[in-house]
Amino acid sequence: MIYICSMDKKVRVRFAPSPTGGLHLGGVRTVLFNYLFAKKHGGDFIVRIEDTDQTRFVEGAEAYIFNTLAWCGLTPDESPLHGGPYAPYRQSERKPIYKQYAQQLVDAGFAYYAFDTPEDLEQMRVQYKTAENPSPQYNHALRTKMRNSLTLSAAEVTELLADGTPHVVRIKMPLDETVSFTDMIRGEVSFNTAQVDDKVLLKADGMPTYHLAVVVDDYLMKITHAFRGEEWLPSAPVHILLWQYLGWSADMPQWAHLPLILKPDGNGKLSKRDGDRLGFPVFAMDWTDPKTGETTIGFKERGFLPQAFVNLLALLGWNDGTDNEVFTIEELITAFSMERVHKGGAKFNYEKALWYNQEWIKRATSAQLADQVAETFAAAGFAGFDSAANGVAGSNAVAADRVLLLRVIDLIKDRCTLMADFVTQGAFFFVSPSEFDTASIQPKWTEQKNMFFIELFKAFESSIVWEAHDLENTFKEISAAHHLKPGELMLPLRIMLVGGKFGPGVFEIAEIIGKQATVNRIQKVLRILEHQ
RNA sequence: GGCCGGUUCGUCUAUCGGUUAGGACAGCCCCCUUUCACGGGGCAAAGACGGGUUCGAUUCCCGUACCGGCUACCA
Repeated sequence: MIYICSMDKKVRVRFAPSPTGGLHLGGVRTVLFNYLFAKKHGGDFIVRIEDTDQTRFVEGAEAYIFNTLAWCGLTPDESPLHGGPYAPYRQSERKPIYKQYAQQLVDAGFAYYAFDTPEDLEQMRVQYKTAENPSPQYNHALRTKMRNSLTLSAAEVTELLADGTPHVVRIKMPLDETVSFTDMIRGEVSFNTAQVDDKVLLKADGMPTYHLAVVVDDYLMKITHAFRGEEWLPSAPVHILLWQYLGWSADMPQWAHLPLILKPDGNGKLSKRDGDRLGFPVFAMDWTDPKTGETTIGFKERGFLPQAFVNLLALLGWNDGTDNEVFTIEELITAFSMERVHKGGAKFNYEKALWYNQEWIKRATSAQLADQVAETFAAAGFAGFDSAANGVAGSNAVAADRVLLLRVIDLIKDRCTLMADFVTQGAFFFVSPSEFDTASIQPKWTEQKNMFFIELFKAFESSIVWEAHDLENTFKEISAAHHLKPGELMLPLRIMLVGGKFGPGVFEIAEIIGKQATVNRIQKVLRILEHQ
């Protein structure tokens, strides 16, 4: 399939979100596919804010979108934030532009003024509603029954306009034409114009609807490829016609309608509510609704690495035809192709998402993970991690902390799926466990074992070298002397040091936490056992 | 209801007419591991249905069923 129209045309794609709330999985994936396509073809990725609906505008949503893109590493080439030659990139700031084109369409007879009030429309829907037609359309049939410049006399229209009567501009859909286009993912798709209604192009407040704005801005911003969610497919004929009516057919972008991301259970589009209900994030980052103050968890805060997040999104509805599932962003850019995007929607599977994150943690080096792990510890209330996080230069203490942190990360990262797991898996390296799983020791605890551990901590206390394998030898010698099998003693020792039945090798742990902490923890648990 | 789109293991998917229909996640089993993981090995699991076209259909065409999207002065 050929999708570069003219050879010298630079690829330009756009992501055009409405600032109405948090950015969810589907939105970020649309960004990603746009970005991958643009970068693969050496093109530009533009972010345009579609804030034409003032009633749905939410404070902070735009900033949130840019924060999300930054976290994902999907940097726009042009946007209201990054600037660019086609500014402004916020539709609310482009208001006069749309009016001009709406006027052009009316003048050419492709659109008309409609003076119907919301009440009129409501009445129309009730009046013409039947069993066969539960949702009557403002279309070629019904427009003759409404108050618009098609039914009113020219004089009336002029007067209404002169009086400043609230009105909208609607597209005049042709009676019976076939509109077809080639979708990069779906191939040829066609519609009969009789089936689509006379969409509002310009609202009474002078703002364009999506339909007009997307066409005008895509043209003005020289967009070559327009990718969006499948939910837009039904209105594609309106957009195609608008490109024609405005005389821009030759510049119309190639379209691709992306498959939807579906609920894991049941059916339907994945929504924020599904995340709340099933206990996983749907938004990329935490989103706090400014009105309710309610915060919805994001993938970032849940402990996902941005690389993993991008990776799992890319593989939701696309693959390169091989068995490879783990890709860096660079690898995605080279491997990506719109033709390999699926037609059908994909049910989101959180288990698989977790696997991607685990995979990325495993593959990352401790140095790559260090800052984020330190942040995670700091966020969990552990003291002394802020400086490690920032890697403040100079101080030897900080350098030592960092070496320790890297060692700990190496030891535990294979056991971590989410960033928070570093805390549950590694906290005991930095602080004594607050709880000890003595219930797992108790049943088989004997005075003989008690004696063993008393001797063990004394031996540890007086040892000169503090190194894992020496500690293990000491441990084995004493257990032999007490006629105890090391196997029976390993678990108690582990619980004494880490608090539970998990973690890396006990002697490595002992080496890292040091003599004092090791001895203290053994004594502490011995005392607990004594009182039980 | 209408229009449009979709349909391979439970889930994400590979297959460009000829395969014992492959991989991954999840599940189960075994090995490794004096813990928990990682890792290694294995088991189980799929072409919605009915017609065509063809020597041969998961693959191409038609119909049916089912699922989804849209059907706002929201995007």
